[in-house]
Amino acid sequence: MITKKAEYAVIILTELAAHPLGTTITSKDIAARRSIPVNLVVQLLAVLKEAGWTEGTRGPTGGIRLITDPHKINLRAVIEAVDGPIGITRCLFSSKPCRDQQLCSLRGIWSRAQQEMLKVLEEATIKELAAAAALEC
Amino acid sequence: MITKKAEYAVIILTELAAHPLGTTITSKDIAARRSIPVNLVVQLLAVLKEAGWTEGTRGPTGGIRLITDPHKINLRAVIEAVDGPIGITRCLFSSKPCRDQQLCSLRGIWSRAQQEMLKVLEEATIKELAAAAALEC
DNA sequence: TTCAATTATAACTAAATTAGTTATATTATA
DNA sequence: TATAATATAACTAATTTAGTTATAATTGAA
Repeated sequence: MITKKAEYAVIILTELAAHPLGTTITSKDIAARRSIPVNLVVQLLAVLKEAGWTEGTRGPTGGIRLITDPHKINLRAVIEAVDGPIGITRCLFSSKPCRDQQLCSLRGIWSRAQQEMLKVLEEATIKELAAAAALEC
Repeated sequence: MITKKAEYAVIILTELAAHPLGTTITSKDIAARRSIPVNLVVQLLAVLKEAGWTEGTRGPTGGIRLITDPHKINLRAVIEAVDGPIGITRCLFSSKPCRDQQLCSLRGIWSRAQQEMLKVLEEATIKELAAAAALEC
């Protein structure tokens, strides 16, 4: 399953994308605006920074800012950055197909189902989400 | 995630479908042929019976048989029978959308991704799997 | 009629995962 | 130098997963 942390990461990026390019917001603000536990925001920002999407400056007046075009950040990438590789089935995590030919035709179905899901997640970007949020407010 | 138990259930049904209509196999045989712990086979057969797909007769010469056209059993149904409702995200389990409009556009994406996945799983039947297995042997 | 093979049912358990917390260090501004 | 902020790491309770254990019920055959 896609974890709540991954969902939070998407929401954090969307919040960042909703602010003018180059400006910063504090973790605390993100947490408050999106009702996410502050510590989780901080924890997830470490991952987003590692992925090269955000940057933080410390000290008072410090904060976080987006340093990647939100149009270029898709949901699959965010989920994988937080949760690791996606697999709707345990079987899809192992690189080799199972010993049994029977299981392999099953693997093919899992694989197709997952790919259809991933296609949607890859086509969805942070930019779109931020734009949709803007319209609704 | 789709659990290993759900995957086992699919495999058990496929094994049953691979035998002539009306004939029975024992749980032990299914377990041995498919390398599934016997106790798990027994446990899962209770679910498959509950769903109305299989029937068991006790005593020596007893066993399990399929009582539903395998063409009419699709993978989504099997997974849901074993694992309960499918949700790629915790958010999709709750019936109402989240308080925040922002989260709702996100929910829409999760929902679409899941639906694409489910489409594949609904179109795949036990019959097809059994047929594919027969070809490969 | 009793034994053994089978299904049926329920409760238990170790390991892993998830969501979140706690603690501490580092940096930079006023 | 105090304070507000990010950064990093370790810990924890609750849940889920995969599998085990135990026991009961049924039925065919010796």
